[in-house]
Amino acid sequence: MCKDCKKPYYMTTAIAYTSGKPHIGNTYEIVLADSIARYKRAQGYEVFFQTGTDEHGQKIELKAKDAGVSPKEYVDKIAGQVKSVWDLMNTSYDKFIRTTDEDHEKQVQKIFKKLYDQGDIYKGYYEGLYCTPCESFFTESQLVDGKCPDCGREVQPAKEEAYFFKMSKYADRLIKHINDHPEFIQPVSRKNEMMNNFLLPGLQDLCVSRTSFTWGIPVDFDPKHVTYVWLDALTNYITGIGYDCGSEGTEQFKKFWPADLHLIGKDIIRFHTIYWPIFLMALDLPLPKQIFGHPWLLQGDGKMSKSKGNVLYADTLADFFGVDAVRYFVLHEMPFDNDGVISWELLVERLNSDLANILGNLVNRTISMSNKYFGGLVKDTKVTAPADEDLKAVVLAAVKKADDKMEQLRVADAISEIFNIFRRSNKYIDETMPWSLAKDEAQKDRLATVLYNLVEAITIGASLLEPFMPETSRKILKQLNTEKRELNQMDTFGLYLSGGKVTEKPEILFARMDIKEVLDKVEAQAGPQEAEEESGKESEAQNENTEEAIADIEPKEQIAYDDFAKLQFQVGEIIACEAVKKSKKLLCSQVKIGSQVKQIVSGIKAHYTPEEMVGKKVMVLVNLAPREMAGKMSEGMLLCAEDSKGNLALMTPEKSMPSGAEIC
RNA sequence: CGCGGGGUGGAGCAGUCUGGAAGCUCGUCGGGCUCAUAACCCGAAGGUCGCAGGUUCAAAUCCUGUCCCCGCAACCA
Repeated sequence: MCKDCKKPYYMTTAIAYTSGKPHIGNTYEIVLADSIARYKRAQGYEVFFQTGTDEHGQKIELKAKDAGVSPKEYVDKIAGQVKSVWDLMNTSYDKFIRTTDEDHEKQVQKIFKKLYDQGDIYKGYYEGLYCTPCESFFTESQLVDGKCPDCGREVQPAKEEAYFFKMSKYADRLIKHINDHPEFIQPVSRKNEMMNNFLLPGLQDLCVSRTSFTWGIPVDFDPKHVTYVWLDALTNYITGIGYDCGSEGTEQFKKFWPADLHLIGKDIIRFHTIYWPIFLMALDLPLPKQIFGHPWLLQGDGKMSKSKGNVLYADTLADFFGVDAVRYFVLHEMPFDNDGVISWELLVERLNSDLANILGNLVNRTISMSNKYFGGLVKDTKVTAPADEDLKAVVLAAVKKADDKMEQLRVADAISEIFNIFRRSNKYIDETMPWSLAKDEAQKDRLATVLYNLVEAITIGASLLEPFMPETSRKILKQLNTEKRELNQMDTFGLYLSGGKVTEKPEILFARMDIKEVLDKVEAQAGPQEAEEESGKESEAQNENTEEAIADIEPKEQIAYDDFAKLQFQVGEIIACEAVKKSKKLLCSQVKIGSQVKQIVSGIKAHYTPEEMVGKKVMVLVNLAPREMAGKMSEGMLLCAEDSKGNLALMTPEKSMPSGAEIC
């Protein structure tokens, strides 16, 4: 591609919600995006890569309140954390947009007004059942026994004024677009999901304003409303590059819109493939070319849970393994359309096997031999042998294959192709046995060619690696004393400058690590780190091997005796028990309390079987308001002790007591 | 029958759309080599592709049924 006619390539990640520090799963997305951006640049595109933070909403308003700071102070802090993690991971974004940026807010207001003026947004009522003390709306299905699911009080049918976007108006056009552009939604398996679940059954109008909280972009012509979520968040993709509602926008906007790629998590595909295109249609703008919903990075040993102290953060991992090793891991371990797994064990395995053994050791042994046999000079003496042909063929094929994989956004596969170069090079060393050639003076020129071929193969491999592991790529090329090979020169093997001199002292690129040592270190760090991060939440001692286990919980407010006296506890005998169908957690027990029998539903299926429940005498809170759960009425509550891991134990009288005995 | 994803040698995955000799990485075992980070190279063992039916000359792949796991939703009173 010529330098004067660089094609623009605009790509974005989802903007991160500023409710907390981003973990490794969030970080995966930005690294994935970065590798694509860097690759596109290497291909000669003029790339504009945008990321940022989504900073409005009720949740943030509440979090800030809890933390005792203003919402703005709160998001400033989190946005700073997000940015620092992105920077730590060496990501090459061109713009970091925040939805609290003044120009973004201004444009959102203009967009809102325009859509209102042209009739796409109308004022209506958000109808539902309202709980006044909780200031919340609920739908019929959210109610519990007809009452507020949060506080249990009565709810009233009520209306909240709200603005809605007429989605249905554009639905047919969108359906046609999706059908005409099979590449629009990636992976394609998601396309049917969107069609069948949302588009074909008919789109509901989308609520785009709220009056129940204030931390948002005010609707300027009706200031008691703030813009609600998607009209605010999604529009960052155009406001960030200079969209100006009502004019044609900046040069930058004209150059880069429509976006070539929106890279997002699979959980928000719906918003990006339905609402976003429809907003754009309403604004009379072209649609983005492709939306790629990537899978998730899951933790192997169960859910990521802060209270377990096992949430993985990019900076922690980078401390252990280095930035490029973490980049390599998340990129390589993530399949194209299935969730990937991350664990300390897998991380160490990849580091040792791929990075230290195959790549690092290859570079190291090649440079060592060059120094040992030729004082570091690398010369192409052109004494070839049949073994050379396959090496060259594999290297040149890998270039093409990797390119093909990147075209399909199959980043993990592209990396595997590149590593084939290094694997093949190691094999080549065994085939040619340089140490053996070195013993024979007559083979000296042959030996030189072998080493030249190795250096050349590594040069190509390292150059290809740049989008994925930029720092490693740079280090290797520096040790080989050469420049990064450009993609468009990679159809030729043998461009390394003959007579070049490699470094005298090869630096270890990746040190092997011992899994046991790593795990010990992780455990040692888990304690203090957890306390630091979990302000307010449970921070119990939860080492499995701790002999004297204790559990500290958040203290509640002191209560008066009268408060306590309102509660009525009795001994109940479980006379029958069955699992509740359609529920994973619930058991439904018939509990005899004195002369009456109450039906009580409890979330203890994971800890007790129905059979072992029967016959137990348990502590029952009997005067709790009845409530329906999973279709069954529950008329009380069985009391349990719960430890930090969520294990439950029913409370039973320590001496025999009759059913119905009062507990006081 | 809430929605979705998944069950392939010890571990992690590819292959499933478009049926046609079950593949990759790690681990294990055996061998080779010694330039190198106890690294590298070669070879072997190990799978009735969750289960049961069906279609077919042929099924991991298509169809039907069924069991289990994981997210989300609901819900742990």
